Amino acid sequence: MNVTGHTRSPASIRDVAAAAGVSYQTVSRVINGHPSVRPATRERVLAAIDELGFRRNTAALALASGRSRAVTVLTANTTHYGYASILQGVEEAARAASYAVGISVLESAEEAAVAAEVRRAADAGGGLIVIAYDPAGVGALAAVPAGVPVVGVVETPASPPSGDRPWVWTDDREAAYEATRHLLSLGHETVHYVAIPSSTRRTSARTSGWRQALKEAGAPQPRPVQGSWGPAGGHAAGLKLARDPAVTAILCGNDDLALGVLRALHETGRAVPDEVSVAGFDDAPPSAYLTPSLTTVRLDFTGLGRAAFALLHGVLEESAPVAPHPVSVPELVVRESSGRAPAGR
Amino acid sequence: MNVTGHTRSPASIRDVAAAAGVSYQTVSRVINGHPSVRPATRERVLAAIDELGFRRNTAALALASGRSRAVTVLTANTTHYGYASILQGVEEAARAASYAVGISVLESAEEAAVAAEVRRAADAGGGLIVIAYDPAGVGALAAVPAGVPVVGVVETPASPPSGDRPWVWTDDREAAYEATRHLLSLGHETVHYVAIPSSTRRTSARTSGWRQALKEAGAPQPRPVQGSWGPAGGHAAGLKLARDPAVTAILCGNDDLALGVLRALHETGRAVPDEVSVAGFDDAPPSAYLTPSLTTVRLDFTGLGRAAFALLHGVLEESAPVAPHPVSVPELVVRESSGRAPAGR
DNA sequence: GCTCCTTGTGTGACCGGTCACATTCATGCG
DNA sequence: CGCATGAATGTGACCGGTCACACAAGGAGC
Repeated sequence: MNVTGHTRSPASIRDVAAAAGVSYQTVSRVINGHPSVRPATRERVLAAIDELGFRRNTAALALASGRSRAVTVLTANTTHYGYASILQGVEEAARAASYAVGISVLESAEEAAVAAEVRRAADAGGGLIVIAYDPAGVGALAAVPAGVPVVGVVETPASPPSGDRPWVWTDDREAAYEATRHLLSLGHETVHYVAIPSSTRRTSARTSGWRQALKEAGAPQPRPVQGSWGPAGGHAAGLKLARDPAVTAILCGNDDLALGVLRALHETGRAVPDEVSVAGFDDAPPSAYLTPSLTTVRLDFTGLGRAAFALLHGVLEESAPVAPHPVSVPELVVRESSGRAPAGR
Repeated sequence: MNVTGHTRSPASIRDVAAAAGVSYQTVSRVINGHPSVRPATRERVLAAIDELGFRRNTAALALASGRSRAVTVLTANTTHYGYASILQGVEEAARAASYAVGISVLESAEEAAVAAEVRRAADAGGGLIVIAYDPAGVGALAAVPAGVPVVGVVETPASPPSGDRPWVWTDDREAAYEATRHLLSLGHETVHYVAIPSSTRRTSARTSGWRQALKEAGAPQPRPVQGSWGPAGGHAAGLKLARDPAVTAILCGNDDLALGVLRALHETGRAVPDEVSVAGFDDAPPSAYLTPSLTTVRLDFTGLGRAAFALLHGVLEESAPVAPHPVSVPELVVRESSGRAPAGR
């Protein structure tokens, strides 16, 4: 119990040592759980810690030991559902491990700006988790200096993750493949795709899963429509697609895009799902309550964030084994926005 | 230019000092912009810093100076639009001031858990920004030990903010008042309210603004319906309200709730806005693209986050004057979901 | 009985910065 | 010309921990 109410500078291990009648090193041993401390001594030290309200100074710990027990998440945005959920997952796992979580937003995708932000984040010590679903994130991942522990959360593994620079991912390719097959199975001649900004110049995982499903079914492969991240982009893309009466099924890179597409179809008088079927990606909470409710693919972003932290934790503490990547399988959720292709034509 | 490619331990000010032929203290003066350094000396030091790729060690800085140039945001959630936007605003302002941003989620509202989390966050040094829109956040704000710099982001100022524990807020009361008046002006006899979980046992600002508008208009004051944060809660509340044919106007504590209400009305066959008008709160990005698009009150969460950081920054660096709280005025956005009350009855 | 190892504890240096103070040198002024 | 003054720089201690090592006491092995 701490009786003195007034603010004093916080107690250090030497204060605790003096109170317990031992040396500061013994206190250090107690707080680090070192075995060779006599039980009676340990008791006395713990009592002193409690009485003085001692808390280990994180700055001193980081300086002296080199370990900072912190991770920084680098992301292009904190408000998109997927990103925010990954962050929440990271935080959850980090909290359980008594790690601090930092956040650093990549405002621009411009190379120099990204590099500067990565340096700043690396300065905080600890490890980095980079959300690399977009160009800014991909650039950040590439700009991480050698020697800095980092885990990437990527759309797809472009090359097998190496031990010191591991990745986690959901199988977006498979997910897009499943969603596309679902739409084709409803009798649609083909499926159009409204893409999120691709993370690289190369084809994204979602795009390639969609394309493969079309190919296997021998369906025509229309060009993907480039969208943005938000509903506005989906709306613009939707207006374009609505003009073409041959379009009867649209897969969208995320639920926000799908929302914009739904709106565009409504505005142009095309009924969903009677005339056009729409499917999204992510299963954000609102999607189930839209009218029509949205067929989509549920992804476990929170789990992804937890897995990313687990991996990084393994890298940071040689002791903890590097866990495998338990990425959950995406799940197709069929709702009202997808239905049988209109009969005849 | 740093020619040696292999990883070495990062350069310290003593390394820089040796390279520049000065003492470490002079290097410290240069990096801190101290005036009394001869320009020629400064040049040499800067050249050495550049060559060695010197970066100030944040842990050592924090330990020696006591200032950690960091803020931690305490919040109950990172995925809700308002919370995530506030975080984004804080990060933006912090980045501009070269501050690191930490994030700490209050998973439970249970008192001991909240207190532990607050202690952990305070350990990181720097200041705290507490998002106190909900019970967990309010508890956290109360649990912050004296002496720790903190700024609260609150729904409404329960008491005038004091200098060392300032608050920022948007005028939710006024916003709810305006939204309610809008609905009344359309001829609705009264307006029902679906509430977000209140931050305190006392009436929330939104609730009280709504109530005042009803009172001034001499309209009946129905009991608010208790919702949750997400669309599911809105849906449940909407089903309840839909049963009552006298209900023609519904104000919701946030856009997610409104979405759930819209869905419930759709399911029960009540047309919006012809039979029932609905208004939300926050103007989340999807709201403009719903069908019908949602009448709502736009709040500047990002600006709120920026203001919170500015305030905290002022507290942390005595030099920087504590800026006034430039909270922007909420703005009513009228869209399709609100319309004239149904004629007759 | 002596060495040797183990257990428990203490001492000094160190991490990379900052701070308070000392020192040097050039300049201004009576 | 001598001395106070201020600019430019250096020295040592310190922040609060950790680490490597020294050292005392007690038991095992010969």
